[in-house]
Amino acid sequence: MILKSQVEWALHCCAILAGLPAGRYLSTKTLAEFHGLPKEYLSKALQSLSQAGLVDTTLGPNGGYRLAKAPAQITFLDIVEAVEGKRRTFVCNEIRGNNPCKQNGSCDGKPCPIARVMWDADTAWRNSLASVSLSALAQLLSAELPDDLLERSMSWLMERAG
Amino acid sequence: MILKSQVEWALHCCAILAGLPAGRYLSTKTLAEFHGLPKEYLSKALQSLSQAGLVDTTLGPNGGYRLAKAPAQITFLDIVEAVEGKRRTFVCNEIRGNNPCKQNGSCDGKPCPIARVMWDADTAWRNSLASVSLSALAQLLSAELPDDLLERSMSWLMERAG
DNA sequence: GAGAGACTACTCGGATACAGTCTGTCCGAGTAAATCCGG
DNA sequence: CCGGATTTACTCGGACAGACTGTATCCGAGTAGTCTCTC
Repeated sequence: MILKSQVEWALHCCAILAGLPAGRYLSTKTLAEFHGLPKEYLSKALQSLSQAGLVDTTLGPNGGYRLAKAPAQITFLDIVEAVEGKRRTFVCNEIRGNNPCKQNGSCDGKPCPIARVMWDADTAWRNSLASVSLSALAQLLSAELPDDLLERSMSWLMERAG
Repeated sequence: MILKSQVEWALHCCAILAGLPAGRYLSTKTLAEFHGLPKEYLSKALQSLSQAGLVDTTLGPNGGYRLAKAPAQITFLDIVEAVEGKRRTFVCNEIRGNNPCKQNGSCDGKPCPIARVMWDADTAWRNSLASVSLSALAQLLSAELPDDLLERSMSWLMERAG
């Protein structure tokens, strides 16, 4: 039960896009080069973000991606669910229904108590992810990274931004 | 990112074992039959529980499994980690290190802020799982299931318990 | 009747097979900006 | 100098292949009770 690496990539790309001036775009090629990732496969993760409505895209030269909402309006949960799907991490197959002593349809209707406990934990995980927005992440990053690295990265990206 | 079905099976089996009188054992065959599961594959899940020290096992006829500790001492997290492993659900590949503007080893030592957020969520999930013990689950079950089903199931199991 | 040996039922671990997902690559279709070319 | 056609650079989507994991089955080795057989 390990999240795909696309989740990590999508989060890093969103962190970059959150610092982009309004109206500018970054291409898959630039994002892939910046992070040292395979361009074609990274494009799948960005497509997922686009399909979830988290990023806008433009075609043609100088095309690419930008955030579709304000960084404060996008949470980690949005990004994780865009890539990983919204399904709960625990699926209940109702194996209690195979109990040979069970008569027709007793305790139907109510979900299995074991599943409820697992789903509560899943909700706790999602709540934790939903509590951190991209703007909160930007604050963490700027507080920790040396200023010159931030500046140099930003100008490196702006040279390539559309 | 979905938990394996072995997790569900292990939880249901532990719930049954928690209601077993002291000193009795249940075999893989009985547990598989009770839940309608493939015996050989269920045995893998039970082996994981045994390896984690959650259940005791006896060989020979009338052999099988029983809990190694009191039900109050075993949590959902113990069972999930026994089957699924203790590794965090998010692995950080330090792709920030590929930043072409990065000079040697700046911001090394500290974990990536994105990974920290993901790990916090992972911790929230685990804390939620750790907050429910097998004895708490037993209370949920006995409060919800009709009494006659519980009794019939128990006597069905006791006929086959070693 | 008692003890030793064979038998049985079970766990444990490894080997194997199959399907599905994850990772990664490749290519064609479509789009929008930039460029070129003729008037 | 201007407007239309071409080129270019990018996204999008599908197809494909390889590696890894999850699911499932089968079989042999080892163990602990039970049964049998002999004295």
